[in-house]
Amino acid sequence: MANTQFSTKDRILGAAEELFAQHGFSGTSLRQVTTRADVNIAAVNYHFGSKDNLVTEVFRRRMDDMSAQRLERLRQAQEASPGELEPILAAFVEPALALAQDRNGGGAFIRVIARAYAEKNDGLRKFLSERYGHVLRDFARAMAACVPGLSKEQLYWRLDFLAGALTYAMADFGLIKRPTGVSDATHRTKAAQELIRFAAAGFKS
Amino acid sequence: MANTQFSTKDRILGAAEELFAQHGFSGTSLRQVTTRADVNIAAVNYHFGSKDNLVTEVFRRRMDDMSAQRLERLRQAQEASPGELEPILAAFVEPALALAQDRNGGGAFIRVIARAYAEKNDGLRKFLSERYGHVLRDFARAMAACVPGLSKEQLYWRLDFLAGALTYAMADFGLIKRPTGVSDATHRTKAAQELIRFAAAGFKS
DNA sequence: GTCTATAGGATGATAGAC
DNA sequence: GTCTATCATCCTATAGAC
Repeated sequence: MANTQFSTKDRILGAAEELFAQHGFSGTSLRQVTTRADVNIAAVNYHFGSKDNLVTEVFRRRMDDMSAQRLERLRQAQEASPGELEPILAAFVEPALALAQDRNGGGAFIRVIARAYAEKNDGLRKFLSERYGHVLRDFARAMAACVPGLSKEQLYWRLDFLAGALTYAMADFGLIKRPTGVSDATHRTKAAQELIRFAAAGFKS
Repeated sequence: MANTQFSTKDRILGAAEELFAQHGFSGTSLRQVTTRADVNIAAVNYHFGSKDNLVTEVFRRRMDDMSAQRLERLRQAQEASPGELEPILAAFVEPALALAQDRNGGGAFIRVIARAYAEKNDGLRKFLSERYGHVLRDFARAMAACVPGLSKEQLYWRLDFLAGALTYAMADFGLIKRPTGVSDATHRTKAAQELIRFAAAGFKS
């Protein structure tokens, strides 16, 4: 093993993640991936079997971690301040923010998530909902306890609004131009704070 | 001209829209487009010059109309009920809803919009912001008058949250499953109402 | 595990006949 | 305006040497 810090497999995953975020799944070729990862073109098929498998692996690596963080933060929030909505929203928003801030390619990953939502008919979407649906259901339950009187349908809509706004903001798609002199990290942190406040008011309405 | 109801150009645009929504821009080949439109492969380059031009044309066809509707509804809202926030939000949300409901393929276009922000196609993004940025600025101005005390930055963030939630909800990405027995139209109309309420509270916070 | 080489096919775009 | 035919390029995936 020439590089002990990052294995060939990890380098491929990192390069793929960045390129997927930038050019999409089908917009990224395995040649681009292997060139950036500085590995041989054949290594992808050796380690992952196919391009599709590489796509789901890129996903799993980040989402498993983010979902675990969200659930842990949710648990903490319910323990420390039961009945309060804002900490629950923060438990949902901030792990996504942290991922977006991550120097090690995580920032790109938020856009990969956005892309996955759009991938309506693909197996990727099914994979996501099967593997991570329980996280959203846990959040829905916790929020219901804070905002009694909402129908289940209303609750789910609002969670969807939150997820949509979060994805959009973290993917940096909007009109908001980062003011010059403000770091990317500061800018996104601000966005997260604003979103928590915005959503808290929305949920309580 | 064999088909007088839909020109070759329109058939290409319609087929491209559906396929872009389903597979993304780079995931869709011109061959797929021309096969579905039942026109010759060379017709795309004849009518549009390039694939990139086709992409922007797909946008222009729907967005010009939706933006005009938004601005007209905004004007009406400001005239009929000055200082009220909800009618302004409705002026923003409901034209998107109408498009999503449109029998003539408009529904797919909402998903194309979602694709656009996932794909981070810089050329497309520039085109959109240059051509439709003024619409959002007009809305920001109108909202500022309803919710004094917000910084420009806060206002823009909130508009972004609204746009993100709207796209996500109209594209039907969320966990919300349409209850059986409820029509697609009713379901989305409900979503729009809920979003207006949610966002109104958020903006006023 | 990593490489070279290549098979086998799809892609965007164009030239030129009608 | 519409067609066929084709170019040059790129793609994923694999076979086989080291």
